[in-house]
Amino acid sequence: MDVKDRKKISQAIIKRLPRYYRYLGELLSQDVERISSNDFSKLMGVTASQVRQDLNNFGGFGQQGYGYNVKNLYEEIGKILGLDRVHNIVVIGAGNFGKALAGYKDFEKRGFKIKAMFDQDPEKIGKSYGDINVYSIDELTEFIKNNDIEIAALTVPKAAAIQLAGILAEAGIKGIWNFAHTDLKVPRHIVVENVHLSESLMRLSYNLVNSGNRMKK
Amino acid sequence: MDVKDRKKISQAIIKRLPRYYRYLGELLSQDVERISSNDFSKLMGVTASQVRQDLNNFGGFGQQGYGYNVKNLYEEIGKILGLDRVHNIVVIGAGNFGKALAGYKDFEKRGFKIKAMFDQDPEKIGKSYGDINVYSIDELTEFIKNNDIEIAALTVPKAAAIQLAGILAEAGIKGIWNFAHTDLKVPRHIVVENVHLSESLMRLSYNLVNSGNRMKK
DNA sequence: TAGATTGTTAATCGATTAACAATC
DNA sequence: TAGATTGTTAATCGATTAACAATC
Repeated sequence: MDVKDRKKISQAIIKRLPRYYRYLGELLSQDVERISSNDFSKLMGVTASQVRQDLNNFGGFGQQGYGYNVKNLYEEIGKILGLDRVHNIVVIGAGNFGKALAGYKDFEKRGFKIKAMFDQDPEKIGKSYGDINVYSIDELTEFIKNNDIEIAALTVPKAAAIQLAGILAEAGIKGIWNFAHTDLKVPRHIVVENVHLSESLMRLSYNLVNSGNRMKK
Repeated sequence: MDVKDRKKISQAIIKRLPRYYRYLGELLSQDVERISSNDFSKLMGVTASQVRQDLNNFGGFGQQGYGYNVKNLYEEIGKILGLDRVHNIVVIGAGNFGKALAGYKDFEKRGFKIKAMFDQDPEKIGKSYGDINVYSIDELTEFIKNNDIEIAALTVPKAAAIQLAGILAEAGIKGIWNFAHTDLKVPRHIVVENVHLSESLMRLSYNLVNSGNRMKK
């Protein structure tokens, strides 16, 4: 099926894809060759209907009477998620979170390669964390343009994040992984993925305090 | 309205509450006294209907002809989210992410107090990061029981996380903030909030690769 | 009082689940 | 072939939006 023919995929489905991918990876490492939507759904705690509906948005990966080939499905979902190619990343902000991202080796396995860190603090510029160098923010635009950088991880305070979003847009960034506690206003063609840890913690707190009401999902 | 009378609140609504709270905090710091659902919805990029419906699940905070009092609404949502009291946290895993959480000062402002870190590495035990001490995992259960710990932030590898989830459940933890790339199986009364960064990055990647299909939400 | 804006019901939309004919 | 299981349509469920009477 050609990309252009694809029907609109809802974000609800996209949210589920990485989890399918994770479970398929586990099955693969256990040398499971094939799996039915029914068995897979039980493993993951969802309905078989949802599995079939979700997968069928992207193509007929299964076979009647057989199920899905684990290796094939894993690779196909990997492609759908863009994991079949390398994505270059810069981390902006060499604070604790920036350093944690830079030090985390698993991203690279999936094709996400952190090429550099940036900070404005002269104390930090020139240092390196886990073989990733810290450069001055002044060099950011040029670095993005010259190094095929697609994604910027923003681990800076709110005010700086808002300002940097503009600079990144100008520099031609394609996606922003935003760890700052604010919504970024960027042109529509730039993808923003928010990781708002304090909001995550508040949801946990809500569910703790109201754990009489058992949650649905 | 008594807690027991509350109707079931969907997780969709709960996901939005911290964002309302954040915007209200900003309005408050700008000394805005009142706001209508219409103005608020424009500010946040949602519908006025949704704002009124969401808020009304928790009580009639508004007033016809006037709107909502910002300070009052901020406080009410804070209470709903359980931010009116202190939640004690332990961070398990003194790696980069654990250290980043320990070093992040904003959580405490919201009542989330990190009391200790735990690790199994003798190199790390005894150290401290941002005035938070690292203890041996062996002391975890006792610490939780003696220090009114509600939440455990799990920043350890997958296999360790699965094992620790069992220990935490036994120790009487109420909530787990799970940073490990796995789903945890715990008794139903324990709340789990997942932060799966690699899945977040994959969603970003999907939306990059498929940015022809513009996303809905 | 008149205008503004809520709280709430009704209508719409979208996502999930169920069912089953197609087919391997 | 017979059994298993998909792909897909139809039914259901839940969430969002629209509308408006109530009321400050």
